Amino acid sequence: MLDVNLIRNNPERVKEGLLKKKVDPKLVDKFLRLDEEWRNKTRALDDLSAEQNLVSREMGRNQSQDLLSKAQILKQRISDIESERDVLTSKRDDLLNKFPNLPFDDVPVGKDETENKVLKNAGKKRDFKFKPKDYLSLAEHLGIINVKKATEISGSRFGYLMGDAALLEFGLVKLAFDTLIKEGFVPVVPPVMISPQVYKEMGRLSSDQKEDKYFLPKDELYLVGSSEHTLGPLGRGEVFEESSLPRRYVGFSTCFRREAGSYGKDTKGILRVHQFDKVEMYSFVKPEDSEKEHKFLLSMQEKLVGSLDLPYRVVEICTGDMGWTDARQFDVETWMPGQGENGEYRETNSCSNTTDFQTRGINAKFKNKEGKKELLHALNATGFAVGRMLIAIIENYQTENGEIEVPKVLREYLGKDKIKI
RNA sequence: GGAGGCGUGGCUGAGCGGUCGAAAGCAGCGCACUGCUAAUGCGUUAGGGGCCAAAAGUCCCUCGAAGGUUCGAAUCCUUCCGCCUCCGCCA
Repeated sequence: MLDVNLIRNNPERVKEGLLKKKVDPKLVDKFLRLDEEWRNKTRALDDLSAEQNLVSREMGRNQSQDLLSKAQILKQRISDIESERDVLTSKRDDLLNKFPNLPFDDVPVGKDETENKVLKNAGKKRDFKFKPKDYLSLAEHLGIINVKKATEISGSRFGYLMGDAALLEFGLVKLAFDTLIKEGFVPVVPPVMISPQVYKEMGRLSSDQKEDKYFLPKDELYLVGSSEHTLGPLGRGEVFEESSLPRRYVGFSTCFRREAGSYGKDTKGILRVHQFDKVEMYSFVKPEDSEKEHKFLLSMQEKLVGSLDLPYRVVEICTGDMGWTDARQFDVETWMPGQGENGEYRETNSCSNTTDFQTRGINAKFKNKEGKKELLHALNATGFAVGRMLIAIIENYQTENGEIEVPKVLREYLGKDKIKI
């Protein structure tokens, strides 16, 4: 949630930010008008309540017919104005919900992913002596991914991971946990269902995000799209001691996405599916430390992808392509030699500084040196998105005869060095 | 799923229709005092919002949540949520 005072005191800056994020800047004036109305109504209501409190207190001492009728009139007026104010409140909340987080000033401005900025290329692309195949044909041949059966059982955009692919998943998860626990992250297996209330507080239920979520009406619960969504609320309503910061969590969960609006995009295989497993990092830090923490989380991602010896690049996402809750976003894109004509970099990791956008919603604070409570900054970052890492591994480590070498760091987890028939 | 009990400030816990945003204790902070590392006394310590340029101040709201009764609700009623105990079911 965006700071109401920022909109009130600095509307031009907010407009500019909205524009960069491709959100209609007219929202600002609309909000300010509504806010003005809301404040007027609130003032009127407060004054009447004050009067009512006075009269009621007086009635405790001396009950006169005069006072009673005065009180009854007040009661009616209050209930009228209150319902008017309630309407304004919910309109105002709805509108506020349409504000994304604002990008930092130095984030590259752009309209879509074509204007993202490559910051770094790392790792060496393998020199194939043959035409690398795509992961799906390799995996189907080896019998470790079955999409056809999954489609029959659950519909499109599902997949079975079988045999060594299933083992590879656990290897990746264990590798990420081992690596991050060493860095002081607290391991977590969080809930994958979340109440609408908290989901909204996390800034994940704005109208354009809602469509991508699975909802269970009978129980009024959403399925999470990432463990970020239930990791963050660990700080809900909490006041952390400054000395306990940063707080870093590493979570593992299944993630659910409806992929509404991505019709026809990446329809084959397991690159874009309704259900996948992911290791996720989440940090709470002091506001002045969030940029530093962002770099740190990015370095953890590079460490993880790098340890698999996969070529990747780091991209700074431009304003028009950034996530809703983000003030800055980096992606790690991993090289997939079997994609497209001559291979492609595809997003495998995403790393976001959400500043106080989420912590304001969940009310996550810390006590600063003066003993004052202050909103934390929160950040989230992919550890491993299992499905996509699987793709990268299969394509980068394929052999000419259609087998797959197991990356060195995963061999001890798998207990083998090659996947074959 | 059935029966019963309970949800109050950082914690423990009183209050069960009217100066209650809330006793008391603990913890924290401040001041005072005492020579033996702490006791004692006094004071102080919730969050959100409106007015105000801001501070001060002032007013409003908040006693699990949402409604209702009432001039007035932490206190009464309804529903929901959570916790505990017993039974049932289940990995």
